[in-house]
Amino acid sequence: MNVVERLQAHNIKPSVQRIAIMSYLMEHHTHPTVDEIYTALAPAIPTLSKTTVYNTLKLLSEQGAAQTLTIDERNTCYDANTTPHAHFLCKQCGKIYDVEYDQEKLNEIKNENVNGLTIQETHYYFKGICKQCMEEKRLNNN
Amino acid sequence: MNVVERLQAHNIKPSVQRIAIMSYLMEHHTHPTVDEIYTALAPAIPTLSKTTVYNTLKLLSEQGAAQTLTIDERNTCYDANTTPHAHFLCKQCGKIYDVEYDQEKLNEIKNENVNGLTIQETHYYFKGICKQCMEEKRLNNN
DNA sequence: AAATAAATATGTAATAATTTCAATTATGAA
DNA sequence: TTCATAATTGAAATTATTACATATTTATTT
Repeated sequence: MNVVERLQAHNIKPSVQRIAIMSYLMEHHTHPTVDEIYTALAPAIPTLSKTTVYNTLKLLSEQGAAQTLTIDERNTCYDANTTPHAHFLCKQCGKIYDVEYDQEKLNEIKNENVNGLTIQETHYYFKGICKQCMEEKRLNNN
Repeated sequence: MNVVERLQAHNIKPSVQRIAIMSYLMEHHTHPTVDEIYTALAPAIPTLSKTTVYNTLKLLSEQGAAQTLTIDERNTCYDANTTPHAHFLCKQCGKIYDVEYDQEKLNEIKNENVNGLTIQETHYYFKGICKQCMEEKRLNNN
């Protein structure tokens, strides 16, 4: 599915800006912030406004074409991958990694404990130190 | 364990402000924000500074006497309950609920998928509509 | 008890993320 | 082409958080 089709599949009318932002998300699996997306796209679309980036990401998220991550205290991040997966935030370098998990087990947990609550989103976050940063730490301590 | 003991158990020297903030967290299981805590305590401690509330909550969190929740995009929330449990954010009213879960199952998931990553924190968040808000919605639609 | 040092707390100002909103531009239908 | 609607823009306002210099409190030493 290409970008335009994906937008349309979520009832979003494609525009130059929306296509660019959705594309960026689909091509970069770095869980970018508003600022990163804006900075990356501004050279190609000189009239682009940061407000548009905010508006568009909100829309994508509401319509289910992307998901909003609140793993990082500082800024909200976005992810075009809306299939169930967990995220890991490295406290050292700030990178966010995808973590796959056994969805069935997690669903069991979910279904057991939600009496009365209507769940629309599930977020599974880990925080700690990533492999590279751990390695660097080890080297510095010797 | 009382408040002072709890602070000391986490290597935090008790002060009037720290005791008040830790007490508030232990007595109110509402996952309050900095602002809520400040507003609640300011009348009793008129000299209290919001910066102190920020500093203290950061300290409590770093020392493991409380945990930081990033479930809400808008503000960071705090929880004195550091035992493993999940959280549910109602998108309608903004309340955060505790959700208990089968920790063993979740640990299995975690251990299977963390090659290389050093995990220090685990957060399990749900978002949706709570029972009360669902009920109100139902009434308004009739 | 007084003097000194160290740790905490305070308040103001700065920073950064996000939202609001009125004006402008683009799109689509009549 | 004209009109209506939707999308985008940019500036200003708002809000959360942090930085930092000063003041206060607490602990330690003389």
